[in-house]
Amino acid sequence: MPELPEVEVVRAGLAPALNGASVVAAEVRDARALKRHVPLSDEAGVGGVGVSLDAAAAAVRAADFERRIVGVSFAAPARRGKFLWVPIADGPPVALLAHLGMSGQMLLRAHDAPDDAHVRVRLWIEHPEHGELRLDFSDQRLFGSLAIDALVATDDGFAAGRGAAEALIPGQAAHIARDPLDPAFDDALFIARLRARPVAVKRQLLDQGLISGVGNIYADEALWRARIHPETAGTRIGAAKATELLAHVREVFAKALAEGGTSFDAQYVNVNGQAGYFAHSLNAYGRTGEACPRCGTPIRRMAFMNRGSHFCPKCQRKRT
DNA sequence: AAGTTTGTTCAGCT
DNA sequence: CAGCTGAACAAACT
Repeated sequence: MPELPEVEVVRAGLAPALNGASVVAAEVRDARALKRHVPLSDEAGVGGVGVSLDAAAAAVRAADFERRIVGVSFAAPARRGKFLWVPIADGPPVALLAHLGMSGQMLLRAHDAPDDAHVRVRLWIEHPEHGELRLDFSDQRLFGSLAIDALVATDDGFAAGRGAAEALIPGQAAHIARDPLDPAFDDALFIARLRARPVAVKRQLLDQGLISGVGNIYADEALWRARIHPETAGTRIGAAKATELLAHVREVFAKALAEGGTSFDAQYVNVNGQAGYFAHSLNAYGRTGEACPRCGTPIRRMAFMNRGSHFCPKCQRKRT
């Protein structure tokens, strides 16, 4: 379940190997991993983003992807929220776009390394300094995907995200808000929008159009730290409390990043296949029935937005 | 073997 | 029409 810290670990890990590398060969093993890829041949709209594919359409999509990726050179990988992309250095402004979904992994392997499980797309790359490598996109559940996507100008004119050299972002990620680790994130705007709506604060934290990069785990953790009940309406949160919440989101992100991200089982790993350690530092998420580290009250789990919400019923009272 | 997991999108409602 | 919300959907593992 990669959220911002996990995707950032992946971006940083890919950067030295991909920046300046060229793609020697490509193999799409499962076209379902190209859900977001729109072949040039049907940009007219026959098979848009996310439509399910029959065998013929899948073959067209795979062939189009392979044809367009082989021979390109990569620039530095960039990230906004949970979206990751690698600009293609030559030709018209396009990028290799990746969303890891729930179980996506980007693995850098030696050419002759054994297969990892669930490899859906493989690129053979060559870097002037680091030599030959494989970039394997592995995804057990196929909620993630790769695509070649056109870059468009950012609406505020600032660099598109972490690692981005230019104010260009993949079209499919253009509607995503900046994330709170982005220097161009507008704190005052976020706080004003959060407080303007009667919508539950947790739903707003998960709204990638308002603030990006926050998923279920870090939403629960930030709310626990800020002592806010997940169902509290945005309109009931004072300006000071909202400022505090944003600071907690940043803090929990920074801490998770420093520990290499959150891993459960083998679902999230860095580019070398290694797990992160932040799962040991979680205070609320997944700790149903265990004592709240602050007051000892058992952590409660409630169904919310079709998923689990974990919170301390004593520390995190509804309203304020 | 039915339930669980999550990010994203959208139908359908007020 | 705009804004909101519940739910559908994508798979695979227990």
